[in-house]
Amino acid sequence: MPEKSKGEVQSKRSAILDAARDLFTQKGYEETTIAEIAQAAGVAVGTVYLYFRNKHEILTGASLDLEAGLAQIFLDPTLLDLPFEKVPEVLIEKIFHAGRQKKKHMALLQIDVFSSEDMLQYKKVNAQLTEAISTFLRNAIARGYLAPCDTDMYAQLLYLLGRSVLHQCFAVEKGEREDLYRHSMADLIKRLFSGPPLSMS
Amino acid sequence: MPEKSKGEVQSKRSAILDAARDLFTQKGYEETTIAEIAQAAGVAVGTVYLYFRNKHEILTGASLDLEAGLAQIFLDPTLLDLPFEKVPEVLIEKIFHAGRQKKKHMALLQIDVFSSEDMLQYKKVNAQLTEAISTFLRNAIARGYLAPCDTDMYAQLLYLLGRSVLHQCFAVEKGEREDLYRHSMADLIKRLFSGPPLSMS
Amino acid sequence: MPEKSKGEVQSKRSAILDAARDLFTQKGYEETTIAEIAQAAGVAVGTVYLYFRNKHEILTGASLDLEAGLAQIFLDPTLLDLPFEKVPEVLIEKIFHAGRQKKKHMALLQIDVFSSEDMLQYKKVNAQLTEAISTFLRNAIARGYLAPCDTDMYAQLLYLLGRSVLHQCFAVEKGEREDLYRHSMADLIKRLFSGPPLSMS
Amino acid sequence: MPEKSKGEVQSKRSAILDAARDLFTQKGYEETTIAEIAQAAGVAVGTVYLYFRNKHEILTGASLDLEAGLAQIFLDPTLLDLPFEKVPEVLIEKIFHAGRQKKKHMALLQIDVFSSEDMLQYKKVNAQLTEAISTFLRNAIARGYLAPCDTDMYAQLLYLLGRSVLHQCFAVEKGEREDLYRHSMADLIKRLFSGPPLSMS
DNA sequence: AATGAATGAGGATTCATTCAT
DNA sequence: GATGAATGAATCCTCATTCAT
Repeated sequence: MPEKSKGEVQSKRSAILDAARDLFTQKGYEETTIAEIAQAAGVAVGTVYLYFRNKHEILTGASLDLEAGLAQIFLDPTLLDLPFEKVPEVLIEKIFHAGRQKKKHMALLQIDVFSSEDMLQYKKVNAQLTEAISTFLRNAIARGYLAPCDTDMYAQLLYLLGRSVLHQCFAVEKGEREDLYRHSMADLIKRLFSGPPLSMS
Repeated sequence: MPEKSKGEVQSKRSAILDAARDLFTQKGYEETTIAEIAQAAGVAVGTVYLYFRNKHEILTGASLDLEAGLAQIFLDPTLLDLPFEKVPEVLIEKIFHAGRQKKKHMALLQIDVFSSEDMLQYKKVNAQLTEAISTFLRNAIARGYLAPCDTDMYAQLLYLLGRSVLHQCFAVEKGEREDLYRHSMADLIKRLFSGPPLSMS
Repeated sequence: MPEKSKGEVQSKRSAILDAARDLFTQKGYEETTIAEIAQAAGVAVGTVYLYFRNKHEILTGASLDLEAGLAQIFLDPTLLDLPFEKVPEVLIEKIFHAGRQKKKHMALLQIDVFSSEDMLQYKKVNAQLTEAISTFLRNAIARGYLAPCDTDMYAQLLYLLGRSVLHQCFAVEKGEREDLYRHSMADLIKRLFSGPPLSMS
Repeated sequence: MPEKSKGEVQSKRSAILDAARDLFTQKGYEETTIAEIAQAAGVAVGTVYLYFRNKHEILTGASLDLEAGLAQIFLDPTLLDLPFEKVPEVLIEKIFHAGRQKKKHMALLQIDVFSSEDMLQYKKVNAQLTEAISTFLRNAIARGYLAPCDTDMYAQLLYLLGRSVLHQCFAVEKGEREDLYRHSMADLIKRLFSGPPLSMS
């Protein structure tokens, strides 16, 4: 097997995560067995344990992977080239697009994070995302597009809202009312941006 | 025993739900056994199965129960006596108050709902809540406090945001930043209410 | 309820046995629950225990009841009016007729009898039947229709064969080859009757 | 471990069946637990489920295994060397000998077969046995030892009779009257063989 | 006699994890 | 690294039986 490059080895971890993502979102975490994941990924059961210490680590991996993917959207450098007032709409567009693509995986946005180890990873991804949003908000305030506010908290709220909406729109409602959700989100953001200055807490 | 009223029969179901709520939020769903729930509820294992078909049904029951409790806040008739512009703040106050009281149960706001039977019940509670919010929004529009919008979708977004924030604030962050969350929420709502009229989708 | 006569009370025991017979033969003994039997019989669970000490007693009751029913065939006095050589054929005819009627119950002919208490009852029914057959055989020998033999053992063999055939014919094969079985049985009996005298063991 | 041949893998399944046979016949099916079977077989509980899908499949396996063992008797090539008229006696002798050896297992001859999958296997064993008997009967007819008859049905009847008798003789009566049963069986067979020609159905 | 809610011991089954190959 | 047979602890759930009404 001369073609067995590093990339292929790497792909085993990915294959497991991909398989797990599908199964977790189809049948739920508890109802999915390692054996199923291994089979779907085309590896042996034991191999799974070469890449993950236990079952829950696979869930965390799959979930954070997904969220990190969404985080990338905010870090896309081409956003900077846009006229500032277009950005929210474009972001919303991109986020929903991603959700639509991975519709069936959106259920992973709603998982419990228990172990403190997971929590750390979760906070890292969360921080990355809220920081990106916060930066954008600060920028907006600086340019006068947005009345001053606690940008960190606003970023957090927007992040929670976005995640929740993606989950509801795609995981629960299967994308049937996507347009409504997208437009309402855009509308809501615009209102925020045009709201009056308020005293900060 | 003439005192054996309907309420007593009900109390067994409730006792189980109460016990389950505590255990699920303390130790997590998977780590909680039926035997523990039964013992904590003061009933026999078999009795649990007189009221719930399986373990997951207990989880759903506990979660919906909790959400239905929050829904009551919106149906409080004394809200009608308030000056209209005070209502959002009062609502937020009340909701966070409830969250604070039941801090340890807020983790139940974020559960997977898989079976279609659960889904039905879930939609019922959801509909009740969003309808209450939607009514309030329509009212606000009629009185000129809010620019016209798709009140049903806005209600849904606000509901999702509220649930998500309660979960994050109390279940994930243990209430440490409650004030920040509450103020930001109030701030955000105010901005929405003062936002400019926008064309609807 | 003035109509509640002794017969009706008696019918409760019968109703339970009837329901049990149906369920045992449909789903098997283990797979049938007391609750199902009670419901099918139209009585409460507790009532079952007024008539039977435990589940196994119901099985024994249902099974022996059935076998006792078959035993009645041999004790029918009208058999005595028949020309002797017709008797085997008529008996076989009657037995298969009974099997056909209660086709679905024939599975009960193949049950394990474990407790010594059951065993006693079982032996009683068995003795009753084999005695009837044995008497007939002795009669046949006396009249010269049958070569002398150990009538008790022959009776036992014929009883086992008959029970086994009924079970196979109706419970396993659903009566599809009933004619074949009936004819072969008759044929076989005839050969026995015309066989040569043999020395006894 | 180069000795780890296919036979060893096979032996695990066999060990389970052997253990199960003993336990089922000693304590009864219901009273035997998987844990007991596993321990007696020297394997872990989970291992049992690598070879059998559920408890009942073990019962079926044990039963069919036993019956297949008895079937071997009929396929013994040395039978062909005997003078034809000796064969029945020898067969009966061998069958009872086998029953005596495995006295305690004879209870397994009388089990319920419910699942259609079991039924298939059962029919296979059944067919094998009746075919062997049928062949012998055809042979007997060809040589003039037996009046023509429906050999397939006769084979079936003899098979049922034999199984039933073994069960009664060894499982129910603990072999106390073995001699009587054996002689009666031999006697009965002889009579069949000397019976007059009869018209077939 | 009749009920059926409550019991709780008991067991089948599952499945994450390991480890010899 | 890769495998997958073997493990056995752990738990959901069942259901025969009881008993207060």
